[in-house]
Amino acid sequence: MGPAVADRLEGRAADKVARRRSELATAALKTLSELGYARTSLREIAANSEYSHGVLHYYFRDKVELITHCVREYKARCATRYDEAVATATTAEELVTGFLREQTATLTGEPEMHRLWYDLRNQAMFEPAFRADVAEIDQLLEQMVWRVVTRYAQLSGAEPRVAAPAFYAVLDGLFQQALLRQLAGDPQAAADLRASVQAVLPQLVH
Amino acid sequence: MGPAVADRLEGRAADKVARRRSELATAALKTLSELGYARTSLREIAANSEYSHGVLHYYFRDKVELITHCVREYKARCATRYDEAVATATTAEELVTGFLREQTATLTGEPEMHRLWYDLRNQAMFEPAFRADVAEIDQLLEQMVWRVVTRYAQLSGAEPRVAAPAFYAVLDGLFQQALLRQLAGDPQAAADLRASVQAVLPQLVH
DNA sequence: CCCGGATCTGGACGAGCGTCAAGAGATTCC
DNA sequence: GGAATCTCTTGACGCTCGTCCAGATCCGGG
Repeated sequence: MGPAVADRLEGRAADKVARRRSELATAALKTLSELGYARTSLREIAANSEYSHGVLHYYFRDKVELITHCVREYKARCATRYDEAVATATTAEELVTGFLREQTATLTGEPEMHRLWYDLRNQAMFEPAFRADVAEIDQLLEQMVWRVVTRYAQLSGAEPRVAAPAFYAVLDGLFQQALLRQLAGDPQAAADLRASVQAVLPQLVH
Repeated sequence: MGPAVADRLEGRAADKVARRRSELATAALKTLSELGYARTSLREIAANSEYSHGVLHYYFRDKVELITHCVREYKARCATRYDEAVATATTAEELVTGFLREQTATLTGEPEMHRLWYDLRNQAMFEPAFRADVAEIDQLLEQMVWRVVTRYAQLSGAEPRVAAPAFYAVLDGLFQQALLRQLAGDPQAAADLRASVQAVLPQLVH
């Protein structure tokens, strides 16, 4: 049997345990992004890993803790997406180009991951257990957006006209609409996102 | 037994059937807004109505058709929310005030309905069966926003700087962030929404 | 080599799910 | 007032769910 799940994280082989947890969380993220929260079961997650369904309760107390851990894993992946574009751009136009390239690439390249994020963020509206982690990721994303915006303002010698939270909300709204269309099969989704961001951005920074 | 569900909609008492369907859909909307899509069962919906769970399959072919019908019911309720403000305002400021009053009222007054809408819209990212109806409602909401925006531009002698879909996406993004905070118990959510809309709007219409 | 803890399997459990159908009531029409 | 039809309840079905557990397997230290 061994110790309880919580204690297992503090033993000598804590890093090994952490690695297995991460491995299982990756399988869970894959499953969640394919099926959505409502249709994802622990057995399906296990089927997407190398182990059987019983092992999930060896590394996680219950389903909520597993999914919470997934959200934390997700966080680490996506909050630095535009940092390279910010670091290398030498003009405002170059920054916008780099930002849009990255944004449309992730829109068309990994739409399943994004719909999962929106799904989990929505679950937080119903399930208080998810709220803290979701809020934390939202803040990281907001900061990521804000780094782009402030650099853009700097390069174009202008000022952001709205605060960071509003700016994030605006760009997130545009992205979400584009994602909806992308997943519905609209081939113009990425191009329309490009166009709308390019239309909105100069209005909010000038 | 009687005829199949589809035929039942075409008989002489079609309107009576439609009324019962509507009644059940209302109970379903109540349940969905409380529990979210992932946790809502047909028995729970029936428990929120005056009937037993079996009757749901008398009026709806299956769960998907019931929820699709719910979405259509929802549509009728919310796509004219700001029309009175549009019709009565005689100045741009008055229009913005009326719009914001209505928006913050619905944010704090019926947040459960709104989180349900976002939940169902998200389900459409996973479940193709919902996409057509969701897209239709999204378009109605976009038109509703656009009526406000064009009237605002008219009253202030200005021009919208971005197209209707982008405008809707922007305001929807702001509203969604506010809703997230409202449901998390942030008492400032409504005030922050007001402020951010008032900051963004003049930037996109001038 | 073998022991003991760590790790993992696979089946069992009770509960709840969507769906269905037999029949009880209610209503309508002759 | 009885027959036919519409409406609704009840309980059952096969299934999947999260959780738990007894035991098989693995593996490092004596």
